[in-house]
Amino acid sequence: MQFNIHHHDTGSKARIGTIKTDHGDIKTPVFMPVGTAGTVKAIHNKDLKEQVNARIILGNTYHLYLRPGTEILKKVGGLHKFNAWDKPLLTDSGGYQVYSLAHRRKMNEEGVVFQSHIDGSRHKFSPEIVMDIQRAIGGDIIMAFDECTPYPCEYDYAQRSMEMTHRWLTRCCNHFDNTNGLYGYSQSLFPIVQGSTYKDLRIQSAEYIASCDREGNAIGGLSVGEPAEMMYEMTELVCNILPVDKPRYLMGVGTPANILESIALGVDMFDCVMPTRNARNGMIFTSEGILNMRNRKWIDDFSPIDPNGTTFVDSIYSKAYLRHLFAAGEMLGPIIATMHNLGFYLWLVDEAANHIANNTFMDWKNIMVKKLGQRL
RNA sequence: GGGGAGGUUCCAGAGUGGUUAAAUGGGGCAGACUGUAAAUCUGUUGGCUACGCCUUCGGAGGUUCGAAUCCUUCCCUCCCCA
Repeated sequence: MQFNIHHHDTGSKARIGTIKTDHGDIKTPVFMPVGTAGTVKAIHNKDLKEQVNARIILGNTYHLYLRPGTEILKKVGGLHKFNAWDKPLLTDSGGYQVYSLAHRRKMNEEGVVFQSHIDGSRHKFSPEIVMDIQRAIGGDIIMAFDECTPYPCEYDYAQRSMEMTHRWLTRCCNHFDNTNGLYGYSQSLFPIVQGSTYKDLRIQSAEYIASCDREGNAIGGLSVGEPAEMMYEMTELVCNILPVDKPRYLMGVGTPANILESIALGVDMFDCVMPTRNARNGMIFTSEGILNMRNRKWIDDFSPIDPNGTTFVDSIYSKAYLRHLFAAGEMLGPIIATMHNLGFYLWLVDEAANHIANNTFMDWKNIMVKKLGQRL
């Protein structure tokens, strides 16, 4: 993997670049659609590529390990083969599930013992095991096994958790460096900064992660319920420490406004379930604001879903029709909304790239941030 | 013609003297959703000059301190047998 920064915005920390992987190039800043169980829900790969302009999608270690399981993934030759996605793939380590499924886990220095949310069976995740699973899945970028702390989080816990995440990272790196990819292309391991909402911990963690000198770095443990200002403060602090010449990945973020603000702080990569999950729940993001397509007010609005939208669904279907689909519980509703939202998210980061290249990013961003959160 | 069941708030459907503006589900309306246990979850759903009042359980009348619940009568549905 290689990262080339093409341009640095003169008015902010925003930059544009290209991550080169064995499955193709990733223009940054980039939004990565989340495909937890080996599928970005409600959309085909063809549409992800041709309509949405997605260049990399996620998969999830915990979910893919439980189903279909590593044996099947090895047998088929990795997730790229299994789900027919031939572009770059990133897998999350299951660290988020340590947080989101906290009530069915037992954690210690060695790792985590989980109870499957599917059948209650017990499974163990350790840094070494998680590296092996991610080798089997075959993501181009794989994530260190960490603990994503909740918010709010006591200082002592945040500190102990961060220190353990650091020790786990050392084990991840050792195991990763002592093993090889299974399918003939290279994989990159990204470490994850933790430290909750405490400045000194974030600084300490960012310095440690930077010292590991991997090919890219991630910021985790944010967007878990803390105020947005706090998230920006932590992101800024950490971005100022993480190396400039390596991609920075802010995990789990976020709203369109969150993404633009974070690009301004020097973040290059984002992923979030928001555009896909909210799409399935009837929410549409546009450059003018947010629409709840279930609302009665759209019942006879026959104008296009989004006149500024870049995917074909934006122009051929009306708001009234999309509202009807959601009202009727028709599956085409979530399908249309998913394509629209992902198309919008990718448009947003690509438009950001254009403005960074033209040194007009900050003015544009400030105007956009005001509009993006509005309810239409 | 004979026998039986029933009419409840938008719908389905509980409730059979007071704690019932009326369970529950659906529908409607609105909200939430940030490295996905999510095509999920939550709230709300008679009216009003509202922390109190008015109108509602097929219609009318009656019993009672009090009726969706009991009585009389009328109207209307559905099922079975001829």
